[in-house]
Amino acid sequence: MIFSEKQIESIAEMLKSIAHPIRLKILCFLMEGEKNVGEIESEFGSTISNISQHLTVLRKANIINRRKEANFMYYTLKDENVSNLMRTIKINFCSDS
Amino acid sequence: MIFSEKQIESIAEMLKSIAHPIRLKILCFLMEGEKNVGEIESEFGSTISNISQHLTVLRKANIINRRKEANFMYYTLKDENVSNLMRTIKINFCSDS
DNA sequence: ATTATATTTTAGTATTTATTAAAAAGATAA
DNA sequence: TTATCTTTTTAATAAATACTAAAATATAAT
Repeated sequence: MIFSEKQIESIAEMLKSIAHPIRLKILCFLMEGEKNVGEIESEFGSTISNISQHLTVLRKANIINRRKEANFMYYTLKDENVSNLMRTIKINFCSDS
Repeated sequence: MIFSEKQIESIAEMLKSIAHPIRLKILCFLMEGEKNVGEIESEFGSTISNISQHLTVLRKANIINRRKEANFMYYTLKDENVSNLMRTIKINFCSDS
């Protein structure tokens, strides 16, 4: 085993945060670039409260960043590692590119 | 959005199956090649019953295959897509390669 | 100030998932 | 056929997660 117990726990935590239909859709959407909560909400149903809660989960798992501008919150994928992971998922598990 | 709802659901399901410390460790171990339940059990604690249940989760999520030989069950990663995903996780989220 | 807009937080309930222990099933060996 | 070994299944309880609706916060506009 190459990984430490701590590392395993944190990677599992991160994957768990991605492994939800709504959060996965949010992340796919964020691959396009920065979006605010309203934009995310209108892209696919659910309530804005629910979206916000899912964004919190992603943020606590270190998957996304947020930036405040006026009373809007703009979200982005955290870093290249996250982008790489999302791209790999897309390439390997989505029939159409 | 490029993905269909069904595709999203199934990818989320698959990621959820990976997103657990014990299952993640099992998958890392299987990157080395085929292993039976006893080998997996002795590699890291937990009971054999618990391991078996986690293996069932992974198998139902189409992440691993199994093969019977005498009264041993041998498990492997399902395909290249799964290997690619595991490799990406390893490269991007494990400090030491 | 008051109202409106955008987002987050809290609280409650329902659902899902994990863990443990015991029982069962299947294959081999004595 | 009885015993043994490997693995799976079942059942019960505990713990984590998800969803809804309501309340709260913060900024902007009137």
